[in-house]
Amino acid sequence: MAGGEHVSIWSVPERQGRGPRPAYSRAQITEAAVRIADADGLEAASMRRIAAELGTGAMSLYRYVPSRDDLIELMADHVLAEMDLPARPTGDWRADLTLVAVNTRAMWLRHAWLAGLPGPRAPLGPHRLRLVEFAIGALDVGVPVDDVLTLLDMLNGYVERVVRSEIEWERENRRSGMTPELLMARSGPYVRELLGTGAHPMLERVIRDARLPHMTGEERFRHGLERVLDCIAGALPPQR
Amino acid sequence: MAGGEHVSIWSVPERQGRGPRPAYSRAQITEAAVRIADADGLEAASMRRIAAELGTGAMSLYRYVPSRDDLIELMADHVLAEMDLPARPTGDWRADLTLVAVNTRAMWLRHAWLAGLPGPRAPLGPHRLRLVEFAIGALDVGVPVDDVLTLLDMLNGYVERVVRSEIEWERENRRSGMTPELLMARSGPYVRELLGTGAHPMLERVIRDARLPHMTGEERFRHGLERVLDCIAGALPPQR
DNA sequence: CTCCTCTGGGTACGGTGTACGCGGTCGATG
DNA sequence: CATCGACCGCGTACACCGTACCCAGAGGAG
Repeated sequence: MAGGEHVSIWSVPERQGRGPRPAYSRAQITEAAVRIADADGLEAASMRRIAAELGTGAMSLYRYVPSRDDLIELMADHVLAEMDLPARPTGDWRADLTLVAVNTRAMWLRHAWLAGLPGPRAPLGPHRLRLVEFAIGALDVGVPVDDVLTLLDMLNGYVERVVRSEIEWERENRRSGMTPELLMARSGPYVRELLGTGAHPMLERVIRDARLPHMTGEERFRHGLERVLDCIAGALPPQR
Repeated sequence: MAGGEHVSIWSVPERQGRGPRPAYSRAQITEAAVRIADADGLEAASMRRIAAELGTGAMSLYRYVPSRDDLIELMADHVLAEMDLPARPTGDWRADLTLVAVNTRAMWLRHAWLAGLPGPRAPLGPHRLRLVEFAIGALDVGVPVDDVLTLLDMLNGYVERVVRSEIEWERENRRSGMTPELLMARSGPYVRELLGTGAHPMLERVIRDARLPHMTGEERFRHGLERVLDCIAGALPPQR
C-alpha cells in the first residue's frame, strides 16, 4: 500500500481493480481487529494477530491498509455503525441528545479501547459523519451554529470523561484481580494518611457526603447527564 | 522493584534505606522522561532512552519504578506541579475555574502526550490532589457536593475534549509536514464529494456559517469556555 | 569484622510495526 | 488470443520495545 503520502484513510480507495482478486477486504480485517481489541485490548490487536485470525501473514494486511494507525481509524468508525439512530432528529432535542449520549456510553463500554484513541479530528468517517449530522441537527433549534458546536463539545466532553473513568476503574479491577472492596482496603492506609493531615477538606467532604460514588456507573451517568442537559436547556432560547 | 503487588505507585515508598546510596531518584527519572516525551512524544520515552538520558542502563530504572506505566503516572502528576494556583479558592468561582481551565489547556499543549493517557482514576498523586481540592473548593458555593462533581466533570470534559482536538490537529500538521492550507486542499476532493451528495446539510451549514473554525485555538477555547461557565452559573443558586 | 540487603548494570526473551523482495495470478491492451 | 505488467499473498529481516533474571560489589546493621 502506498505509504506516507495520503491525507486520511478516507481518501484512499480500497482497490483499483487490476490483478488477481483480493482474498480479504478492509471490512473483514477491521472486524477481526475489533474482535481482538474487544477481547484483549487494543495493543493485542497487532498486525500479526489480526492476520492470524484471518489465516494469513502480517504483511498481507498492508495490501489493504496503509498502516496500523489507519486501521485503528477504520475500527473507530466501524463500531459507530452499531449506534442506530433515527434517520433525522425527532424534534425533541433532549430525547435525541439523550439517545446519543446513552448510546455513546454503551458503545465505549462495549469497546473499551475507544478510550485510548487520540482525540477527535475532522469527522471524515461515514458513520461519524452521520452521527455529527444527527447531533448538530438535534440542537438546531434557533441558536447560532457556533453555540451548537460548543454545547455539543460540552456534552460529549462530559460523556467521554465520565465513561473514560468508568473504563479505567473497571480495568483497574480486572488488572489487579481484586474486588473493589479489597482494592479500597489496599489503598486505605494511604488515603487515611492523606485525610490525617487535614490538608484536604474537600476530599474529606466528598468521601463523607457524596452519593455519586456509591451509585452504579449507569445511575451516576444518567444523573449527571440530566444535569448537563439542564445546563444546555438554559443556554437555548425559550422553546415555543 | 517489587512487581505486580502494589495498588498504586503512590503507596510504594521510594526507598527503604539499606545498602549503597542510590545514584538517581524518582524525580530525576521523571523529569528526564518528561523532557523526552515533550520533545519526541510519549512513545519515544522508552526505558532505554530515558536511561540513556541519565547515562545509565535501562534496567537500572526498575530499582526506582515498578513499571513504565507507573512512571507515566508519575510524569502526569509531575507536570501538574507547573500549574500554580492560589493556596485556596479566592471566592470568585468563575475566575478560579477560568484559571484552572486556562492553565490546564496550556499544560496539555506544553505536554501533548497527556492527551494519550488513560482516563482519570482516583486522584492520588499529590499535585492532582491539590488541583481537585482547589476546583471543588472553588465551586463550594452552596450546591450539593454531587452537583459540584458533575459540573466539574462537565467543565473538565469540555476542556479536555477541545484541547485533545487541538493537539490532534497540530500533530496532523506536523506529521504530514504540510501547511494547513495544503492539507485542506488535499482533503478537498473528498469533502467536495461528500457535500455533493447533499446528504449532510449540517456539515454544509457548519462549513458555510460557523466562525469558530476560523478562530485561533486560543480564541475558540476562551469563547467556548465562557459559554460553559454561563451554563454552570445557571446551575448554581443565585449568589449573594 | 561479618553478614545480608540493596545497588547499578548486562544479557536475553518474546513481542512490536513495517521496509523490501519474491514468485505467481490475472485484467487490460495490442 | 497472446502478452505484459500491475497487483496478489506472504516470508524474511531490522530496529526497537518492556522487562525477567542474574551478577559483582558496595555499605549499613549486628
